[in-house]
Amino acid sequence: MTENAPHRVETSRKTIQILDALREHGSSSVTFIARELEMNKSTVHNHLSTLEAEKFVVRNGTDYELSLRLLGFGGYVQHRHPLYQVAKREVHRLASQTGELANLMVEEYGQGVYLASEQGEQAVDLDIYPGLRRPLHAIGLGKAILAHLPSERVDEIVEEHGLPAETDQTITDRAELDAQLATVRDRGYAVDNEELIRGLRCVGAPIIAKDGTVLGAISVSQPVSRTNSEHFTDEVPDIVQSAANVIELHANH
Amino acid sequence: MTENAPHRVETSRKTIQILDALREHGSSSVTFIARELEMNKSTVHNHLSTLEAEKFVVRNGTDYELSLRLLGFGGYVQHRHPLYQVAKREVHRLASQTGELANLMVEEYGQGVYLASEQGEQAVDLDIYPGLRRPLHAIGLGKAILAHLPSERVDEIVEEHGLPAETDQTITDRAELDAQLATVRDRGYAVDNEELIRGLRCVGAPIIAKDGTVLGAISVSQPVSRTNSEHFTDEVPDIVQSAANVIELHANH
DNA sequence: TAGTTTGTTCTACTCAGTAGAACGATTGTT
DNA sequence: AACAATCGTTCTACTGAGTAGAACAAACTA
Repeated sequence: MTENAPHRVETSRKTIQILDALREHGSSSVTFIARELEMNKSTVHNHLSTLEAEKFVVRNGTDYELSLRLLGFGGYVQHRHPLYQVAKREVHRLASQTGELANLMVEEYGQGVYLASEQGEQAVDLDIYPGLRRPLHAIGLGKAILAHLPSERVDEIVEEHGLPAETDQTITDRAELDAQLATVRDRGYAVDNEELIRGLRCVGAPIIAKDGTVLGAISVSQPVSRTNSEHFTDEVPDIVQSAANVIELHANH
Repeated sequence: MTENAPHRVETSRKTIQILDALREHGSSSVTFIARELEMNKSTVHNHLSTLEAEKFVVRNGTDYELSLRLLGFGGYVQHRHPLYQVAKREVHRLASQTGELANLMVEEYGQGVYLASEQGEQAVDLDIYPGLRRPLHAIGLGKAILAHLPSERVDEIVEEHGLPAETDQTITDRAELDAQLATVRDRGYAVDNEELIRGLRCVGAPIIAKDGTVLGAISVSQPVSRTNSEHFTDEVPDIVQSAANVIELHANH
């Protein structure tokens, strides 16, 4: 707390670390978290009983887990997000129209954050939920967003997060990424061929405000087995793009 | 920190108060929160910059607001909730089958917490979102749950939260509540006639585990204007109850 | 331009968070 | 059954960190 990291509350930071650990490991005991975070047992105990009194965590016998109170915060943030409000219905429609998995994403802190996720009748069952963060370069949604961010911002993001390989199809080369982003700008949508998850393909379209800034992206994800017809290469991009256009109209009043 | 409220971390509690204030008031400034919570300006500033560094809040110029990181926690809690996992699809189906608003609720800390909320094609647009808390006695969902809680637990809940009137139709009398809960147990579902919101009626059915404990409830809400036909009095309760039964089957493996 | 009100920085004080040892309670082992 | 090990919890003392208040600069108002 001397020079260049001024005025931070170390105690609150510890509480947040504990919440993070509970999220990462699920239901956990005092001792487990203490070992995990290299804190003293009594310290962790004090924090956890505070969190319990504040109803942020709930105990099951000897273990603690995150409570529904956090869902309240999350639901609130989602509910009042301006893009979610205008895009919610389109995500829903996209899922039921295609029968597949429809997602809505925005960028925050250089990462892609799912704002909504809706499964159609035959949709794959992925572990995607609102608030989940994924690297932008490895998904169709993310590339749709990156393609319309200012290039300095893309530089910053790549510098901060790199281009880690999620599968053997992930783009890991900066030049290759730039080339693909140019293609995305040309044809208006992005494609992701098993770049995040093996066996999964996505088509994502950017949602752009009238001043040219990108608000987010919307996508359809389907298993490779259902992407061989021309339905995937022709119709799906059209459907996704028109959903994006409808959202753009709503967003611009 | 002397006798009977031992080992609480006061500093973390302050951070939580600030998060609560941001949720209650939306985007707020340092001075506003300091006044609101009767804290010193510099204290609030320290906490907020810590929260910003931890990405729990985001600043818009001079104001701070809750960030999408909290959505991550909320989405995680929802996603891993055992009832949500088995009930999600039924809520979805209920919404599209009836075209109305379908909700899923559980009890926590004596309050009703929405776990899922899905709008059908013609559904009313209420400010309901996952994590929102509502008094159990004033809604169909809540009465369906209360009817199957142990009576001592109902006593506790009424004692802690009372029976506040949300509209002029809300049950405010304990004997009246007990009578209605008996009816709910008899016929298997609960009805709410504008008891939370004027103009809105709900039908809620309890979801009961094989050991008899109530896991939650599922409901359909519609505007009074669409509840005059016998469709509402006959079919809707059947549909809701069968959705509850399907969930019970999934919940019991 | 003068007067407010904002967010932020700084400093000193003291209170509260922390570590570590010790306590029962519980579990698993021999 | 008695033991050892590990759990959560309580206690105490120390000191480091959170807090309040004054002072700062920047933005806005009249």
